[in-house]
Amino acid sequence: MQVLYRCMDDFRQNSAGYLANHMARLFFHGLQQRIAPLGLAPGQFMVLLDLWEGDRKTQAQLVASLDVEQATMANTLSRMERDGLIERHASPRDKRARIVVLTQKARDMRDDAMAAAQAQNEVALASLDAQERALFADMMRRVIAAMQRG
Amino acid sequence: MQVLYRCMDDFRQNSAGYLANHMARLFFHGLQQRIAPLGLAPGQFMVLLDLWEGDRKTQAQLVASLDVEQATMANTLSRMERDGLIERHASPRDKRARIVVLTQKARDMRDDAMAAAQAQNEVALASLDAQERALFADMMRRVIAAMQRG
DNA sequence: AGCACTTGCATAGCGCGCTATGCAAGTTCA
DNA sequence: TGAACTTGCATAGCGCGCTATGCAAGTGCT
Repeated sequence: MQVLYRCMDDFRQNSAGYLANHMARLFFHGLQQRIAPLGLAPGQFMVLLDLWEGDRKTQAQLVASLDVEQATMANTLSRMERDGLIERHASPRDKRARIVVLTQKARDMRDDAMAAAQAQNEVALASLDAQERALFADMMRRVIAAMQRG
Repeated sequence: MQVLYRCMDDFRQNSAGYLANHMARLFFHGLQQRIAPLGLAPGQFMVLLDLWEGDRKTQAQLVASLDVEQATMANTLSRMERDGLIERHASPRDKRARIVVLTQKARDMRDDAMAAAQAQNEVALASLDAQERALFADMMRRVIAAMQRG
């Protein structure tokens, strides 16, 4: 089904891709402002979300669960190591692999960083009630799943 | 209202910011694949959407309507000039300003690029019916508006 | 054992966001 | 008119996505 637009501005106001990009930029920026005082960047926060669940993971395991490319993860981990958030230890089993371990500094950040992220979500979703929020998240998950297939 | 999560994975599956970022990345990547054959990048496409409506605009006018920073626009326009999509002419009225004009090459791309964007949207929204799509776009607009205020 | 294949990671190079900075040109106002 | 301010744009430098490439280490097969 082909939707016809009266003009380009119609497209911008209705294109899911355009809106998604704009929305993600605002989320990114808002989170960045909130966690910058912790010495944290948004991409690092995403990795920490995974590592707070349990560290001592290889880069490959992190790539699998975050759905980013291996090269992206390698660079993000390098910045996190530089910033004292993680250490990369040699694996005893596999000399190619490097085990990612959280520093105490990174562990201590958890509550503050989570609170910052929650605050940003709260601002973004201010005009949606609980039912709408659930529906919104569900729709995003469905859109993500559709693009991962197609 | 503070939502409590059982674990980090709950957060990832429910955080609007996390989902928005993931969704936008998939949109970006999908569009990139589709318009790459035209010699076009996603950021350039966004600018073209505006210029197809009417060119002979200054950089400042483009910045205002696309909601990106001036420096971002300057760099994107430089790449577009390099790629033969636009020319930057001196303004007769204001010697600081540069008027952005589309090349014929950029004008000719319009239909193909729009079709590519539509196709990407269609894949993404495949599992949503017309009513859900309208609701989804409406929710994104509300979330964007909320973050622009807060 | 030795060859091919796969896997884990690093690096180069680019797009496209951002902040910070600087300069030239325009504007305002005493 | 001249000084102070504002505006339009460029540039440097960084985060974080991507593709492409390469290498060392592991695996499998004959």
